[in-house]
Amino acid sequence: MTATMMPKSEPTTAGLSRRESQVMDILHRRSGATVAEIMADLPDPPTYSAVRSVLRILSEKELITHREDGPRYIYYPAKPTETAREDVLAHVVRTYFGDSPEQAVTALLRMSDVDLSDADVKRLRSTIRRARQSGR
Amino acid sequence: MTATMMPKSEPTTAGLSRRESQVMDILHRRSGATVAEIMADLPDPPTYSAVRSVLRILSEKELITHREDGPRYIYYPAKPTETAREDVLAHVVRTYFGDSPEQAVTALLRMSDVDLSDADVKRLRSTIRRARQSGR
DNA sequence: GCCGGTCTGTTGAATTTTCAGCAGGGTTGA
DNA sequence: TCAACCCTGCTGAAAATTCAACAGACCGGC
Repeated sequence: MTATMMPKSEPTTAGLSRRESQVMDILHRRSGATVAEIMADLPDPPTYSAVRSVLRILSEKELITHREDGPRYIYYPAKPTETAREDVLAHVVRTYFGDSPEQAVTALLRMSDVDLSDADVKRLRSTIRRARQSGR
Repeated sequence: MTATMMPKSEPTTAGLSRRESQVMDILHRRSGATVAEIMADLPDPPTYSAVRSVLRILSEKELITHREDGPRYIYYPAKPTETAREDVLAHVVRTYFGDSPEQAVTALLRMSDVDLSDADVKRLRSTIRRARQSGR
């Protein structure tokens, strides 16, 4: 288990303002959302208009898109959540775990009260194998 | 390996401005830094004074402290990196992995080209066991 | 001693972010 | 039909962030 993080171009999610980040997080978490849903999920919810302003800015930065759903829009992250995952994990590992994925994995397992049974390991292995074969 | 994330109070790292986040990241990554070092690591580095302004604000929010090192200050995160790690992992897992630590672990292992050998699993287990015993 | 350099503390301005109000279009149901 | 409602598009102001300049303290070398 020797591993160093792949060099990564800066994640597109970096350099966002506070509200912008919050909105992007919501869109990822919900896999798309309407303005009303976003507003409901925001801490210290501002007005409807305020949310729409943030969405307009994110659109201009091409970080989100939208599809019409009857009378309203549903907003989505412009790039797949899969990509965002890699970016954010790379950033977290680099910033908080000294570029050591092992440390991150350990912390993750520990935090989440996971016991690594043999069956679990087996499943993890096959999951990873499958992902690798189909993914790249 | 059944696991759900512990409920967490909102991470203190949330709700920060762009620059504030960048500075906090640098402090965690470097385990403390001088103004000059922070400035050097910032994208689109502003002036010395600008960095100091951000530091002052972070101090007022009690997110950082500093120690004198001869003529200059070295700034540190106010709370241990360990705490920040848990906060940020919880947030990432919740936002990008549908609250499933397993998925996060899988993605992490996959990204970092790790093969799970038996020896690795053994080491992971004992690391986690040790951490649990001493840590809580 | 004294000058140059470096650092912190503070202040105020420029820019960005955040927000709310209003106009216009479209849909729904009475 | 038409009135109430909900949504988007747009505009401009309030608030926060970001930044730079200046003043004073300290240290080292000449």
